[in-house]
Amino acid sequence: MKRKYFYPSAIAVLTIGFWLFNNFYTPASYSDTNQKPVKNNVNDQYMPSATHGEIVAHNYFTLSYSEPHEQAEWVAYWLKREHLTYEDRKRPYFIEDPKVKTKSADWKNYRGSGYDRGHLCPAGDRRFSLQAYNETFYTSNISPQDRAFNAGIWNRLEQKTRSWCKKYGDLFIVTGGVLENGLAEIGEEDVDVPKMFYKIILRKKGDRFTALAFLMPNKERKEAFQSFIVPIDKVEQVTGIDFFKSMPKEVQDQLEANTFVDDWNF
DNA sequence: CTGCTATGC
DNA sequence: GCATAGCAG
Repeated sequence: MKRKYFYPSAIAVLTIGFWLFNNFYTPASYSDTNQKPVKNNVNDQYMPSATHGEIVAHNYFTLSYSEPHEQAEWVAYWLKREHLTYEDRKRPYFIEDPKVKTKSADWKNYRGSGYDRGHLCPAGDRRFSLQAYNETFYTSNISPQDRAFNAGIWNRLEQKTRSWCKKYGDLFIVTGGVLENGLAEIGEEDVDVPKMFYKIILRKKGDRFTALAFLMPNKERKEAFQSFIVPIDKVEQVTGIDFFKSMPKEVQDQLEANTFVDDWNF
């Protein structure tokens, strides 16, 4: 090889080798391809509407992805008693959701933004299996959250939710940021930064349903959780999402117009 | 628990 | 780029 070609060739080999190396070690998906895909782990009866989203069902949660906002408008899943395990798992890397056709945002949009990659379906709720845990690290399950909010009241609410699950049993949870026009954006892909986040928790109580809906600003607050409780109607009003649309109308109306603070131990 | 960043390969 | 360790709220 002539000397003048040595360095360009070496650089090319190293570049291609590096690319192969990275692609070999970075999984494209956290799904178990040997397992039959779960059509939908979430009962359709409880599924919200998609206002401008593409609904994607993973094995352990379902979401509606809003491409213009580069994040999910809602993430829905069951939290069951048997999910409440505390295996020590290693956090994997955030990767694009292979099931979102338009590609979910790259995690690098968040780097140096000042905002956390805040889980919508919490990793702490999906520790019962490796796949369940890893699935929560798809960037379709991530939203820009204020650091103190994510580690603060949002985290405390997630922990409280786990304690409710332990006490009351299975919970159906829908959560997300309030996506609207004119939000601040981060990264090359313009990931929107929600000003508000909501979380709706539903369970059966005897032969009826009871639910809690929280609407809170994307910043740390020291008030009690009760300060942020709203009727589900309020969350529908600000998000445009129709929750529990497949339930009988009377049930839905009654469920969404009220709060049920007394059904839940704070 | 919720995460980020620095450092080495 | 990944892996690990350390740190912070």
